[in-house]
Amino acid sequence: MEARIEKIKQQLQSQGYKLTPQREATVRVLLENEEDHLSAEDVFMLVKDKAPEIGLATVYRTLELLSELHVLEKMNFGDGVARYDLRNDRTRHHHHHLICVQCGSVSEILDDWLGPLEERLEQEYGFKVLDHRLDFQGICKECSAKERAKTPVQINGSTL
Amino acid sequence: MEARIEKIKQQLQSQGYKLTPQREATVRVLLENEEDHLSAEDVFMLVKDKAPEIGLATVYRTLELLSELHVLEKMNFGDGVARYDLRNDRTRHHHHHLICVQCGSVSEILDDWLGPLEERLEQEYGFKVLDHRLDFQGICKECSAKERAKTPVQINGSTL
DNA sequence: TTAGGTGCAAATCTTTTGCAGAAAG
DNA sequence: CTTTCTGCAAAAGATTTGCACCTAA
Repeated sequence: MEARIEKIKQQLQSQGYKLTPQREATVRVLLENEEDHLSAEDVFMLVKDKAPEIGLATVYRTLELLSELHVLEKMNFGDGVARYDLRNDRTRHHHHHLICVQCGSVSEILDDWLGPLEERLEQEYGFKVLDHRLDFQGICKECSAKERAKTPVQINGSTL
Repeated sequence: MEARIEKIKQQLQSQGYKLTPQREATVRVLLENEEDHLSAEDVFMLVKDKAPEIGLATVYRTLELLSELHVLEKMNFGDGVARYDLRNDRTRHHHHHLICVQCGSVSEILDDWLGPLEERLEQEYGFKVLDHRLDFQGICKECSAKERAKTPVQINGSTL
């Protein structure tokens, strides 16, 4: 934990930025909630416990800055708010999301299944991949259990 | 074209909705611009040519309705506006995006490469996949050509 | 006649920005 | 001192909603 904060501090300083108390509090909240996909508002409310004087604008500015430094990944699940994910060296950009359309839960898979596809992309389309995003929408294990004998989902007139 | 409109009309009517002139104009714009990923504002401006009296709110309401009926897919590339894609039976949910971080262009690949992965997801995670979204960010062929000998992108201190 | 639709304007919600003061090198 | 950073309040931009009127089975 402290080591990761130290590393982020160095990333900031190497670009001429400071790890202010507000930024540190924000980073700590993100570290403590690494599995979640917090929105700016979520982060704001959690940071307020540590640093009650902080302003929402500062949180936004911090999240923006950390995204630019690729410490965070800013993402969008289509619910109208941006969400933020810490990147660590191991997962880097290689995580995929399972989004349950029933209960709204978002979980992560850490495997990277797309290596061969990225090569094919580069060869067939001349597209150099820097990053990717793979989200699956569907029904999670828990909801599947409750979800016996209901009307099946219809898309374009055919049953899935 | 007319056949597809007819089909959408039936989808609407089967749920008690009408294909009003405004909705039809909106659908036509979407059909005529199927390769693009139009925002609500884009659609609005294009629809105004056909039906100048239409209001932006109606366009939003139509896009929302068609999304619920799975005629459209609503998506978000992180630029702060929702974009809409017509679904047709063939591509259904199986298209992926190549988003160029240099010039912002978005192109589509229609292959579906994820079939085996979806099976694995269901078996290993108990997650029933209804839909997916796969976006690659990177540098497109055109920009690659111009992009010789610049500073490489740095992520987490390592060069990609 | 009655439910669904529409246009307009106002409201809402997320995110960004201007600014004057505070903090840190 | 000078640059970076902050909180606040205002602004901006996208989307939604309330409402009175309209329109078609």
